Amino acid sequence: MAFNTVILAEPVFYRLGYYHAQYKDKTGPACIFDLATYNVSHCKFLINPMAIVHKTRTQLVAEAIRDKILSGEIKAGEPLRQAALAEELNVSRIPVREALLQLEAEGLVNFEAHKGATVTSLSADQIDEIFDLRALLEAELLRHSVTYLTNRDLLEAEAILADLEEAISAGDSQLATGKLNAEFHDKLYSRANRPQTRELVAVYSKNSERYVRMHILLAGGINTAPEEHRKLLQLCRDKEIDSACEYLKHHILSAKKGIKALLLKLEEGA
Amino acid sequence: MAFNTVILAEPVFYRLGYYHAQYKDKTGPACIFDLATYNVSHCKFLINPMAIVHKTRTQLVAEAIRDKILSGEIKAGEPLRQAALAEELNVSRIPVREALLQLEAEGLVNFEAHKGATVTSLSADQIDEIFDLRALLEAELLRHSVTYLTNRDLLEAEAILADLEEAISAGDSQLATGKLNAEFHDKLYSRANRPQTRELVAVYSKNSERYVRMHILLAGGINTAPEEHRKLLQLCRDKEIDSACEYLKHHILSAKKGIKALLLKLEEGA
DNA sequence: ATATTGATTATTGTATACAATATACTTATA
DNA sequence: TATAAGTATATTGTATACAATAATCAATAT
Repeated sequence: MAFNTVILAEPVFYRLGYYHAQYKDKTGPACIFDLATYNVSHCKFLINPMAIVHKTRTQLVAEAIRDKILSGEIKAGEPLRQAALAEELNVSRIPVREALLQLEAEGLVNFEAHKGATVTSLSADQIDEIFDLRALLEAELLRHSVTYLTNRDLLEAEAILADLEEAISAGDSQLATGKLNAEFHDKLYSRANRPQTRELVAVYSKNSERYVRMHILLAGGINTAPEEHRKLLQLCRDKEIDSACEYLKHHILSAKKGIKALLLKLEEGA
Repeated sequence: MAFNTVILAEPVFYRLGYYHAQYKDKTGPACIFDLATYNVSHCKFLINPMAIVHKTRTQLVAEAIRDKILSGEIKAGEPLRQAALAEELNVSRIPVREALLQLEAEGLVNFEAHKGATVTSLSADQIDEIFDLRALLEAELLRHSVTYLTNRDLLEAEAILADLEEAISAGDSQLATGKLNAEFHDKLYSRANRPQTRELVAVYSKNSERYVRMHILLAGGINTAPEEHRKLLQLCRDKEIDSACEYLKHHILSAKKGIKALLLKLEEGA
């Protein structure tokens, strides 16, 4: 279970405890909660730095399946049987179906009526298009953000970069690097005040992460040179807006090349 | 019921008829089908220009609710009660929930756990961002499409434009114009070979259509001058790629201005 | 009065059961 | 043997029933 989840055996906070205990005798006592913002409207006193919200089964299932896909545990093209997933995750098929619908919206899954869901497998053409989109959108985000990036932002970005470089040299290239890479980029966009664009970019980058990872695995290492990130950061520091955006585009499109080439080779093989 | 739907009282095509009749005695005889591609794998003889596929309740419900939202029958901010919708559409809550999830993916609905779904209401800021995105994405689409637009494409675009102008002067500004406008734009992008980008643009333009319509209503008429479309078309004819893209951006952003101003005024009022 | 608690109700979330569809398999028929 | 038709099975789609949460209202205590 990702994030700060905690299992409450009995009421912890004031009103929440009441709600939780309301039918305690009828149901099992343990519920899974997630530390975040709890928002029962008339319980203002619960709003605090460590308030609580619980997740629906649907959300938990969506996370579980998403992890399976992104980690490669379920491979592209494989079918996702509702009954099997339901049993494995110990829920009914309803939340599984709803989770699959969400994942479809994220582009991770294809859902065809009466045929079921399969993990999307991106063709070389699709990867090509997605990376073009990312280049376009991310450059736009950066353009709106650079001016407002504070020193602190830049330092934080640098810190992430350091972590990233360490992760790469440490060789745990599988999961950590992808996350850190996304974090670094997002930090640079953080002052753009373009929430929907950011969300969109997040979806696309998450969706292409699978392929980046595959490429790392099969090509035997990270393809984007770490100095590219350094240079991008420097351009942002210098507030060289146009250069930074151009360089970012170049950075994204050069990452595309290797992955696309690999996919084309695999497509020929198949 | 939109599209080419047809109600089959009894089997029509060979195998389909069999499938349909399989449990005919148990169930009511009438089913709603949609003329499209019917894809039962081993029934090749059914594949033809007028093959058949039926829609799930979820899909029908999604269409119904989408219509209600886009037509303004349900206004922004209003809650969508699952039970009420289910009863009205004569289905159970399950397909309603699934339809709402789909609509959330389209950005038409907000779905909060335990609180239910509400029709999204876009702030002036959000409209601003969405139109910026559209300008960016549509210009990109046009750039990839212009070169490959055939004479026939351009003539078809012109025909749509004629319909659009007629619809405007006829005063049925409510529904038809929005659809024709989208069709015209999409025709210009049709040779871009960028399916995902096109899909994205379609979602955004559908989502902002409500506000365009509202603007038309409250401002008392179409704001974008028809000659803008004519000029854009001419630039495409002349294969003036850069000019066409720039002009398209300008066209979209100028449409934004009026709508955003209106929203800002409404926000102040509230 | 106000803040807290308990009870009630409306609404959403999910398990279960069954209906409908797609596919695989078997049989019939030319 | 190939093609079509019937049967069985796996899987998805949806209705119903119930569980859990949120919102409302009444009661209590400070």
